[in-house]
Amino acid sequence: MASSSTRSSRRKPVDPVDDEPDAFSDQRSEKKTAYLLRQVSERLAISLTEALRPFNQTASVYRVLIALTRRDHARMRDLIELTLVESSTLSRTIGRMEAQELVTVEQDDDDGRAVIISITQAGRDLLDAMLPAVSAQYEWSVHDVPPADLEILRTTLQRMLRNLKISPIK
Amino acid sequence: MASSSTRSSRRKPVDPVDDEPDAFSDQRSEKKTAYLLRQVSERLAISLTEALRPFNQTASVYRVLIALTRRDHARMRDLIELTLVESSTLSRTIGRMEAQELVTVEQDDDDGRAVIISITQAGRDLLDAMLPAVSAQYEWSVHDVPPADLEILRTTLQRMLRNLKISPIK
DNA sequence: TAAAAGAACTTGCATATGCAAGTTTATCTG
DNA sequence: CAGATAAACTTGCATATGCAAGTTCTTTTA
Repeated sequence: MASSSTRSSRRKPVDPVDDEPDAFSDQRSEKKTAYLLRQVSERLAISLTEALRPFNQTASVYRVLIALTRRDHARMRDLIELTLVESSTLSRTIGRMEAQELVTVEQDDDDGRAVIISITQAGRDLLDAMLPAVSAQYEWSVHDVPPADLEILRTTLQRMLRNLKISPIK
Repeated sequence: MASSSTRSSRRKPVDPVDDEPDAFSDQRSEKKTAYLLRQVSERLAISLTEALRPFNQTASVYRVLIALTRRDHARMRDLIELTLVESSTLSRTIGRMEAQELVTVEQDDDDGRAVIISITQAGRDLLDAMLPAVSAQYEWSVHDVPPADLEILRTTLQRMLRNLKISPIK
């Protein structure tokens, strides 16, 4: 513990790459966009988890609820695509949700293997209670973004999503 | 070999909201952007995991390596901010990485509590090996996005990130 | 139409992850 | 300068998560 001229200041900031607008240009900028995308969505994911804590629910539950309000009921297979939650995880998530009566689960008459999941009123109520807390952070993050830019953000993300869906890679 | 490749798609599509360009307008469009953002980054995260599988590494390891090449060595505190990996997780991740000699860990002379993590040549080599596989998916996702839009995407994400960092919400 | 291939889950098992609480060292306050 | 606070991790513990390997039912195909 040799204290040789220990003169550190208070929590010197990390000097994150994001605060160096000109440090990266051209070639590296793609990487930076990917990095930014991850940072932004990760931060949003973290606050999603925090917003959900008072409700004692995971993000997976939230995603299922959201997906179900958009189509009332769905097969697990559909929910996998809509929520991007892995099948085994989803299976167990649905199990928990059923136990909490947030959803009901029934056999699909058209396909003996499949299962149909429907949202209950309790599920809807829970989601309604969650929504304000959940959207707050996102709304703040874009509060000063020009509408035109936001529109481009939206269409670009849409295009990216479409590309990812038809990706030849893996 | 029951490789249950869940994400194959030769089945009736789920009619995802994303394919209904006009179904959501105005008021709901913010929600949709948040949803898109999550979908895109989630898909990227999934393929990151897949790209990392051959290397037997987690996304956390990748993030740490990336962060370290941008500044050679850093305290854990810095890595938390840079990677957004939770401190206890990071602590253990670093432990594993040290065991694999991807990083070295030493006490900070200026602060007895702190720890300084440095990337090793092995760490650098590993990252170099990973990078092509990792960036492929992102690059594909934006391959047909106009440069101007990409630039707006970048600046918008940057602004969002900045906002999130100074968020008054929690 | 019987056998093979595949789809839609479910379960076993190992593990990364996260929160809470603990430890040690710095910094702040009176 | 001493006591109180806070910072920077680390560890205990519980759990959601993910891959692999089932199970059951459906669709191909030979």
